[in-house]
Amino acid sequence: MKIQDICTDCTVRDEALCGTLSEDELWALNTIGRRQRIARGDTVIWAGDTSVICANLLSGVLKLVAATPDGREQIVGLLYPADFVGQAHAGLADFTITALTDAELCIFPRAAFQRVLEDHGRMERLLLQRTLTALTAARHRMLSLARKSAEERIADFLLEMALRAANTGCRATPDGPLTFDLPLTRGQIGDVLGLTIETVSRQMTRLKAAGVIGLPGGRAVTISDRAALAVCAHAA
Amino acid sequence: MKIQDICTDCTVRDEALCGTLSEDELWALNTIGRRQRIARGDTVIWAGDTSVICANLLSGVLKLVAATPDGREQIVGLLYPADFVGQAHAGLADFTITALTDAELCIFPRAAFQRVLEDHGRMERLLLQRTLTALTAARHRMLSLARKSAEERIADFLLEMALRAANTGCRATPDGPLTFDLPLTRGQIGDVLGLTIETVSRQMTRLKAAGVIGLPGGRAVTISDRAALAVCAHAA
DNA sequence: CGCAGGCTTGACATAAGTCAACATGCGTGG
DNA sequence: CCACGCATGTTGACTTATGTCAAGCCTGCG
Repeated sequence: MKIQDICTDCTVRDEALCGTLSEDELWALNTIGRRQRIARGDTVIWAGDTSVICANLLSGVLKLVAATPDGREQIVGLLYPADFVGQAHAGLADFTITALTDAELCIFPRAAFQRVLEDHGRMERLLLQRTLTALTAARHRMLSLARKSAEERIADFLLEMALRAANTGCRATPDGPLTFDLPLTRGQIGDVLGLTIETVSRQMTRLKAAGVIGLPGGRAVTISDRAALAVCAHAA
Repeated sequence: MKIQDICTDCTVRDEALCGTLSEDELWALNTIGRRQRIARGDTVIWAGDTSVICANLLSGVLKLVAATPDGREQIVGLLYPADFVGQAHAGLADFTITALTDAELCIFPRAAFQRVLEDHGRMERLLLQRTLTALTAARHRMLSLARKSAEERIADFLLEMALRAANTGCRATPDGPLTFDLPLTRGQIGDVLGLTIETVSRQMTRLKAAGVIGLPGGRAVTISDRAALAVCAHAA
């Protein structure tokens, strides 16, 4: 496979870890990577498995799930295009990773990937940077899960999703109403926020009734009054 | 200052990041590090500050605190001896770091520390490793905070502290009763577990009444029946 | 058309929070 | 050495946010 076939047309080329590599360096990864499509609902990694994938997410959204032995679940992370999937170094997988939408991965054999990582300090540094970002995000979410009300969590979540939607093309007036589709069902939002589907539903209706957001139907949300939503996010 | 003065007698020499360095390499860090004592209650880093410390923790316990604007607090991490404190790379501090006990730091100017880090890939890799471990721990705690009952969280916490106590000298029969002192007040345990001080207190008394643990007084705890405690941790 | 998955809404249960009183234990200074 | 005072911890009565259970409603798809 030629480099053009794999990397040049890569949709996440600039944002992914490989973005740090020059054309030449890219060859190293290119020769070992292969693309793979996965369907919505497919599990990429099972918690506890030893053989762990090493990949970049090209498209779609994945969830990282922690679960108790008796089946309670918590989504502890979401992976979006250009995010790194799996573990660079060997070991048991800590969490189950499942596709929330159809998705596409660029998979690398771990040994080879590790070697590239070691040869390119810049790339390793970027991986560290990302891990630190994820750690900070996880810790902020700990605060939400432990101390914030359902309304605050929902408002936080909607603002975060709105930000992501705004960054992903979908241009709109900066402060004006913004409409976008959530990539998650109500149940999955509950799994992210540590709430039940009923509580999510009720709070969304409340926000709608308060005129802060609109729910045009389907998975769409309209942020009618971002300032008001921000207020909800910090004192509910 | 000679290397003997700073590193040879270092109590965390083997476990800290510097443990990866040879005697020679150590010089690089040694010449730039300085020890500093801090008192219980002192804050080392304020969330939002720009000038951020870069240090190894030599002794004592620090807490990493996330807070809402209206004052609700959550401890999102604890730092023990040999742990790295602060941020290797510049930027605003994400969380406030405060000493829970008197403590001692080995502080490095960031620029110099970063240089050492870049020159020693092994050390950087170790930092990545630690960050990943912290990320996994944070995510497991997200599950606890979001989905576990107060009793489960307390049991989890006690088992974790017991493990730490066992590893920190304090030898005892592997499965027999183990007694140790918690480095945290009830209130701080609440801050870690996302509970109130009253709930912590009540659950501890319940576990004691159930004969699973003993509370000899002060901050001491005795794990009388580790198996039973583990059961509490997974189904309450 | 009719089913299935997702969503909404309601009535009710409950774990944990809040408020308040009291106990304990530790350190300081008389 | 004792006594006082403050920080910490315990316990109780009551409140409340959120979970649970249950019924019914959309909406898109076969």
